[in-house]
Amino acid sequence: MGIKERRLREKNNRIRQLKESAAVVFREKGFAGATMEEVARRAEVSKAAIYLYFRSKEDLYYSLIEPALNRLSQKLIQLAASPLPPEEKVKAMAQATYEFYEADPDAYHLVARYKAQEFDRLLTAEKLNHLRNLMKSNLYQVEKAIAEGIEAGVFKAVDAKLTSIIIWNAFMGVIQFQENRMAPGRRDYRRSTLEAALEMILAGIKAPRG
Amino acid sequence: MGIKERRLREKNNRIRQLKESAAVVFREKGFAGATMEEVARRAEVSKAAIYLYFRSKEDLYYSLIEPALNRLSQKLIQLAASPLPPEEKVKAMAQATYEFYEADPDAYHLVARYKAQEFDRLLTAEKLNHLRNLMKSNLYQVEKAIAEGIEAGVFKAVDAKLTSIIIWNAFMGVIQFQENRMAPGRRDYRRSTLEAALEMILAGIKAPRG
Amino acid sequence: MGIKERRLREKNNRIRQLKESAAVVFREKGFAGATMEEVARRAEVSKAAIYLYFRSKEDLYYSLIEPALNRLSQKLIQLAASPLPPEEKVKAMAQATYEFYEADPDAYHLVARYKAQEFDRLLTAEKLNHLRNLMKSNLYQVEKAIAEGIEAGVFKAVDAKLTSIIIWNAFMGVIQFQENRMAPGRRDYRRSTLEAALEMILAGIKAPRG
Amino acid sequence: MGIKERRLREKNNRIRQLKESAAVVFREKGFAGATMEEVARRAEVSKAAIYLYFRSKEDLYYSLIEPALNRLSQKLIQLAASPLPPEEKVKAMAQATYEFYEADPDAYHLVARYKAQEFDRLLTAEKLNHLRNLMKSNLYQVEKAIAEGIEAGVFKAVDAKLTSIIIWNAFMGVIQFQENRMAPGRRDYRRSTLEAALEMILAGIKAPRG
DNA sequence: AATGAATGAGATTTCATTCAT
DNA sequence: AATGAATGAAATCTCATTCAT
Repeated sequence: MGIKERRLREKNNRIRQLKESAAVVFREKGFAGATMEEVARRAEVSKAAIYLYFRSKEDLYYSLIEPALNRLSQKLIQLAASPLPPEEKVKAMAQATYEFYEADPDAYHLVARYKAQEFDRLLTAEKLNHLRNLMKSNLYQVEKAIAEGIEAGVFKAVDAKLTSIIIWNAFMGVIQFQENRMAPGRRDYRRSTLEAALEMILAGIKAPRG
Repeated sequence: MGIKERRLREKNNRIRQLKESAAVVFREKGFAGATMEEVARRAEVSKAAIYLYFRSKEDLYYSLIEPALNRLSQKLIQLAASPLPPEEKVKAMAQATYEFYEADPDAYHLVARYKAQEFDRLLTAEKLNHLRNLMKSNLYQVEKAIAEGIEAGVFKAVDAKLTSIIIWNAFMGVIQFQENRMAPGRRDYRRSTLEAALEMILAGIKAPRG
Repeated sequence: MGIKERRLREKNNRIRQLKESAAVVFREKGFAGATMEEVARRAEVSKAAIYLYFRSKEDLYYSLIEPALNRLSQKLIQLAASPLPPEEKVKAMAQATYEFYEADPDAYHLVARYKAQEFDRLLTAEKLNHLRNLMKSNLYQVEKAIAEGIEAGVFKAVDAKLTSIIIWNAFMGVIQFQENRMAPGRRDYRRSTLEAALEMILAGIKAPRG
Repeated sequence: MGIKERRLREKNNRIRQLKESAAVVFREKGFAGATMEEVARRAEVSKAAIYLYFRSKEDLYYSLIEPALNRLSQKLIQLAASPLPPEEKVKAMAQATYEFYEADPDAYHLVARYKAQEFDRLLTAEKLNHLRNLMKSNLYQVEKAIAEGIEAGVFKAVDAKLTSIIIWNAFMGVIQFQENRMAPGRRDYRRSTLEAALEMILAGIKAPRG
């Protein structure tokens, strides 16, 4: 039985290897700019080998972005349903998103840069819709938490949807900025910077204490 | 003489037409995903005609993004040097950026989505550097305004650079979001939404009134 | 105006050139065995040039087979509608088919060897159906002529459809056989052999003279 | 010893299974259009397993067509040598061909559609020649029977070779036609249709009774 | 100045075949 | 013996760029 198991393990390793390589290349070059050649080279396999596991370039891309979006989505839905007070909830969501980023920066960037338009003709309508819905859900969980806070009187009567968008985008921006700044050996301020950013935004919407 | 002038006018029209088409295509498909074929079709000229005015695809792209970035950059530098009080200055910068967007949404998006990495091997180091510097400058003008505000005691002692990034990204996010929402005939809330967003962020960093 | 006309002429020449090359290659190697590379080499153009005029390998194939089938089809329909006596009509049809073959042997072979099955997944259902109908029509015209002969009492009460199939296949077989036989400098017996073949079959179905 | 025998039996089963699958695929897609992948899938073995028994795709093809052609060839030679009267002999040959078809329709179609040209560069000259000779032999046996009939005065002085070709092709056509017509549950008229076809052709060459 | 036409280089994808286990 | 996995070579197709007119 050991043989079968080892085979399976190796296969999964290979697939993971391919996905990791692909995530890097897609991230660096974008979908159209990425080449299967480069993915293969980076994964140290032949081009043909990619097609053992993925039906096409689009499929490969989708296989990266879908689970990533899904994972984050699940986590945010779970947090949205938790009994945390609104401000804590928003912070926890930011925390979860940061952890998602930390665990797999390439997946994070794929999600963050995902551009529906580019795939209109490549992915099936169903798959495209699925991705769109996942993305919407993510924003919506944050929106709900903010709406709760407004209802509870801890946030000012801001536009919850707008605020969720601002938070999401601030997040992306900060990470991108800090990454550009980073150099080997330099201290990593990403987490603390993000916390500061969130703090700042929340400060802007917190209701004045009665 | 009239003939020469007409010729020149027509030539300039042609170039403008090409740039506009290119801006749309680059925006919709990204650099790698855009094709000269589509640019030409949209401009209603032959592919070969593009090469009368631009040396290459990269050149075409650069000729779009550089002046756009430059224009915005000039405007922000000018505002930064103005004697406006800090909060007004930041608002004026946001206003200017919005007007830049309104005047040429495609140019704005090119600037907003510009990804240096993708051009590492395509643009000359010099050109690449130039773009980077323009982008940095933009952020830096906002940063300076915020720093002034902190110095003047009207803003809390936040990280000025971080705040400028958050503002820039919130801006991008709001525009993108509102564009997705927009449908023909529907009222356009972009300007007011942006003002609300900025208000919210500024609220978060304003020093409590003594 | 001469320039435009020359251009058009050259373009049509090029397309004809390509079609002729393609017809030969498809005939020699079959659809799957044919390569665009070989078609291009034979037409003395680049592979890419083929795609200026044809969207795909399937399209190229279709563009050969459809007009060929159509031409023959029209001719047979026209003959079927003519007031010739049945036996003469069948002979005229054979004559027309032979002339079609003589005018463009490659087209003839494409039509003769056309195998619907191979294209099930490549051509659109519509195109496939169109080809099928043309093929059916061809057989049907012969069938009608035979049915007329039976009605008129000059042919025995044979199965008209079956007879048309036999004639069609005998025709194909004789041509293929004679082609294999042919060598440079040797006399060409194709036409007379075909006439003999048809005579033989007609002899088998002619009603005994009362 | 039983084990060895079982092994051998299983091996032979496997080979037969492979050949049957290959025959179907080659028939449906032609040589170039067939893929080893599909052959393997249909035989429910791995692609690699095919290479345990056949050296190459060509070898697999040859191993199908050669024995099939040989079998039919033997049978026709045997009938040609039999003391049957000419007309009966021709009928018996048709009967034998039909039985060959019935026993293994895929093999029949391989033989019927076999196109030497496609294999010019794939098979060795020797193998190619062998196939050609078998095919020629088949036609020749029919030709001889017809020639006997002419000599004996029961057939008109037709071209014996031509007649054999017509018969062979009529045969192929009728089978193809009837197969297209057939639907599950529908009566199968192939045998009777073939008999009618042969009758018709023989009627055309029978000498008028003195 | 402008374009229709062409193409070289390279992209994605397929497939017969081999190899380690 | 059998197979899952891998790959080199080649196939189809694309596209930025050039050229003759």
